[in-house]
Amino acid sequence: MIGGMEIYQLRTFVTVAQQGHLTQAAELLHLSQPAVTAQIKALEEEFGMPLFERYPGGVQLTEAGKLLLPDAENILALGRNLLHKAKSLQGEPRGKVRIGTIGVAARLKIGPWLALLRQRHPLITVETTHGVSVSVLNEVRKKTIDAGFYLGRNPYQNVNTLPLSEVGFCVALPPQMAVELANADWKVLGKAPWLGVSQFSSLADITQELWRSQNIAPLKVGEFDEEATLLELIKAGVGVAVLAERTARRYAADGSIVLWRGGELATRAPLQFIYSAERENDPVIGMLKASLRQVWDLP
Amino acid sequence: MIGGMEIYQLRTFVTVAQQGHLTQAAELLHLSQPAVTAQIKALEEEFGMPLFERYPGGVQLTEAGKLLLPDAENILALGRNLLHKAKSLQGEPRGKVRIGTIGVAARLKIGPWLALLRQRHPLITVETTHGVSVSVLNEVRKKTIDAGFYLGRNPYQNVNTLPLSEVGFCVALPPQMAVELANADWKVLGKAPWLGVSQFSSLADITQELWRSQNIAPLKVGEFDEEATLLELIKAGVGVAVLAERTARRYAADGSIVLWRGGELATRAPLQFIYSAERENDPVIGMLKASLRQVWDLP
DNA sequence: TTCTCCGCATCAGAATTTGCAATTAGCCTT
DNA sequence: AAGGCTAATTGCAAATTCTGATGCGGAGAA
Repeated sequence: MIGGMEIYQLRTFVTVAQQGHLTQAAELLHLSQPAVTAQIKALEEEFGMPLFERYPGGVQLTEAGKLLLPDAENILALGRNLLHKAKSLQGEPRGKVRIGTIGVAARLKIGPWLALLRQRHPLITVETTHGVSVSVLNEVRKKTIDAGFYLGRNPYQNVNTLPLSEVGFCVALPPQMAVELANADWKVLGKAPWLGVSQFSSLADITQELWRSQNIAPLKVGEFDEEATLLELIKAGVGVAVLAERTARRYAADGSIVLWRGGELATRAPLQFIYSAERENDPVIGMLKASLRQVWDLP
Repeated sequence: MIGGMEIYQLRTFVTVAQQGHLTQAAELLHLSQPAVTAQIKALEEEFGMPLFERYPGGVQLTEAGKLLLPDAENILALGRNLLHKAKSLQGEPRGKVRIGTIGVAARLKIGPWLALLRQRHPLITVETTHGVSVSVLNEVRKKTIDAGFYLGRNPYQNVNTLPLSEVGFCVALPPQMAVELANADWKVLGKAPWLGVSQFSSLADITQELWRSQNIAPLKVGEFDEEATLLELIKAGVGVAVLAERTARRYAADGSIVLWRGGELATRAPLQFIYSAERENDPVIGMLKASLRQVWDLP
């Protein structure tokens, strides 16, 4: 006997209100007229007041009915909205995606990317693991992550890539060495003390390849894995090192370090998005790539 | 099989979401656990996607569930709101009230009054009939209207009154007669030509009584029932007449008419709210009086 | 007036839905 | 391996909702 107000009753209420006839409302709702009568009656009992005045020839809203009708309509609208939202979510890809990140998050445009991803694919959840290029590569190969970022060239055959941008690298000198090295050639530069880079840092491969290509094998002063640490050691005059162009120029501006040949690029490396080659046609990977292309303004 | 989404299902959805357990939700809802399972299942089928992930030890919202939950909560909130509004309307007096109005609507403060009435008693509908004091009195006595406004004193024994304000009346003179009559006494004034007032106008009784009390019986020039007509005739120099103070002063300001003795009140009459004495204790009448008192700033 | 039509209310029975108790199944902890 | 926790399933009982038939009352037409 004690049954709460339900949506189907509100729908009947609204339909009767706009038709002015129980019979016509019943037809519209694919119901029998007694069913409509009963639903209206139930609502009137629930509300403790009549919603319609019965006239021969139809019904008409009471003042109370007029006041309550808009609320009922709102509920119905919200209900339709909810169902519509559910329907639009039906086709959406869903699942958890693990992404390996490296270096400075801002350089990966990871904020805008995830925002766009969330907006376009609300059912996808992203989990990030921070590391360095090598570890990201390994995890992509082992499939413990779905994709990631990589700084360097041609990582591996069974890993596909989407190049995002080129990062330039400069050689940074301590102010004390500026006079003798600022415009030196590679041969001279090779004789100076260099700050070694841990193999776990993105810079390791870059530096290694640079040395090999210039055919030098400098003296290594320790091994470090943080760009910030390198920076401090350069400032302190311990040795020279390779830095990302953006970082280098920022600190060169106030004179705390000096750039070799005024900041001429020593080498470049592509920043790439990498994923297992087997998943080239995976819709989730396609989704990730599409939104990355948009964020990075790629074709 | 094809059953629409219903409020009780949404309530279960929300409860399960905030409890994290079907069992606990069932307890809160005074339902059995299978019932909750079935309702969630029905919703998931309706939405075409799972709302919860089942874990040993409880359930957790899926991403889709998280997105749809706020909408469900909104619907429930609106539903509660609707029921609450209905409950607050339950005790409200309802019905149609017929009110007789007279003269200028603004002078009765009818706008503010009906606005207040509508705000405080939303189920009351008001119907107004415009007329003159005498007809309003008759209709109140015949009970074809529930109450009305009356300009004058002590209308009738079986009619109760609520005095609202005093309206003052001036004698208005044509500019041509100003020199000889502006400060004349009643005796001289009684010799001037007066504009007669139709017995259906509020001014009729007022004028009649004024003449009687001053013991004069002037020459009547026609009989008119609109204040606006009187005004034109005064301007045209046809005769003198009694006008409501506010009207008189407004037109005296630009010199188109002149006020006897600078606007000294010739007489006053109460503006009253009248209703059948038998309904003194009728709650509807009490309601009307209460809101009138508030609008007119009466005790 | 009398008749007919139209629309709502009522009722009994049928169909559907909802709910419950008992049980099963899966996972975790001990 | 056993016990405890939670959700899913199943069969059956209860409640509800729906329908078709019927009754009632007012409005309009003959």
